[in-house]
Amino acid sequence: MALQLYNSLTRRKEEFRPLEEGRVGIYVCGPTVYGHAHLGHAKSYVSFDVLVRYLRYLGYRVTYVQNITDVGHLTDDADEGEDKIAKAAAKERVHPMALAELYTRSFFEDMDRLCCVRPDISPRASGHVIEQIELVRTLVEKGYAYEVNGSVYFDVARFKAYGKLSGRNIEEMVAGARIEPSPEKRNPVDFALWKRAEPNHIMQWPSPWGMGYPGWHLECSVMAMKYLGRTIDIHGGGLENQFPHHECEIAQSEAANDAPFVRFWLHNNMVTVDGQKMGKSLNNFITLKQASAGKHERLTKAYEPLAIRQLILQSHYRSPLDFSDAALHAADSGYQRIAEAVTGLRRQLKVASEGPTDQDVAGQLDALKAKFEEAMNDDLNTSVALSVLFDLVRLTNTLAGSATRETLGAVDDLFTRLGGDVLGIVKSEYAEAAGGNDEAVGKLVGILIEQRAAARKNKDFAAADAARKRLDEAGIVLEDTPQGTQWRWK
RNA sequence: GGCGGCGUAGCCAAGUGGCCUAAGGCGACGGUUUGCAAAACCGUUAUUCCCCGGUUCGAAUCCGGGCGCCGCCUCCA
Repeated sequence: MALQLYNSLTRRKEEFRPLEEGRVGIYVCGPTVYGHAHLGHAKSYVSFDVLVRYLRYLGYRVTYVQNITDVGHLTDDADEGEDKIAKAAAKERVHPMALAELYTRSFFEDMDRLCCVRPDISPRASGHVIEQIELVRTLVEKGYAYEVNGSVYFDVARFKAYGKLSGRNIEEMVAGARIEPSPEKRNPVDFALWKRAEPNHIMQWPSPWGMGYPGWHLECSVMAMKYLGRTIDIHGGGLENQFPHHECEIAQSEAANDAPFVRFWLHNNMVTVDGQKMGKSLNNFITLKQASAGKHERLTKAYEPLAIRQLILQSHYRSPLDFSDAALHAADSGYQRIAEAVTGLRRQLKVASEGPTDQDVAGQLDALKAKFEEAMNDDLNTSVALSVLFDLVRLTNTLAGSATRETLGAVDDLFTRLGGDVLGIVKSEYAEAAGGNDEAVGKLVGILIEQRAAARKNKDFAAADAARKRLDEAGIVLEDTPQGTQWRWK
């Protein structure tokens, strides 16, 4: 079975075929950089990271574009609100671009830790103002937009397909509107393409309509078409952006180009924390930096970024995901189980003797690979794909000590391809004695292990157990294995 | 008020008409192993999928009603 993806536009799973044979262009709505990335960002970007990785695994040449919003995203209704970045910058008394730069770096750092592959292109909205003005000009010329007092609005009534993605119609929206219609708009559902800037507004550019700045929806249309063409294969983003953001993108792009904007719309579901929507006012807003430092009152410990990735991959990208300390803890244990199996496998691989690959194992590996691909082909069922990794863990842990280098190598290869290349949960290298790559500590623990070994040899188990207990109190766990005593941080 | 989604074991979660007397992970319990542990392995842990009706030879899966939870409709990944 070929790859099937759920297309929000048609509301069903469809076989994915790119416009151009062998190549895929994918655009994912990136962050507005006015704060550190949080668990919601993690779910969205890990989900699309796996999509990109899997497409590459399937042999596609993928161009992955993910924007950085550093201007134009308003805090409020698309007409009256302040620019989020300008607001945060004023509060911290720094230049808006300095603030954007700070959080852009923070974002990349957090995504790297989650093992998300970097996008091929990370375009900034502020670097594409010229193109945005061009698009607005085109829309005005074609009669889809109108200017009022230096601001330009999209005339939604002119675009008949408006609402096709989110399943809404204009009349209902007008009737149910909770916001005060702007006096400048012809229609309450019209949205801003270009906003007039007051003189004290820092981020502003000259345009045919005077000094101003671009509306938020515009940047994605412009950058997607600039780097991927007028019709792109896949556009991804969070479900909450389906309306109005993506609906507006479609309207602008298709009105300007007279061509379909996106073939496959993919939306990931939302994150809750302890069953509630994550929000700053609810005190359940958790950033990735807080999670990996364990510094949040909802968390009992520091969690490795990959434990967060594991939790995300355990559920489906279109299902909501509830973060809780218990859920993270469980995911962390599962993640460690995989890591330990791979570490042990590689340790064994170094000393194994050569010989033919065990055909029974090879057969099992083929079956697991097929099961994995079948799951991923079904709209990226990472939950089942991850279960294949656990099957592989069990297989690894039951391999006889006599397994050949070739057999072990074949298992390691599958771990690397499925767990590493596609899911991004298996590392290419693990620090020796997990987390203990501090040489001095390693040597000291080594000395204590030797002394304990001597005690054990003399059947002085009281001394041996005391040594183990004291190390345990210091946060170091000793494990006696057939390959000798191993240690790791608790 | 309008639109949409969800409700599966102690917890997380896949499955969406027969392969389900329901994956996988965490946890718990029993066993093997170990000087004792740890880890690992083996086994047990939902005859049942929120409730009530209906359709069907057959439903966790489809339909109707109810209850509960969540999201979008204003910025949010």
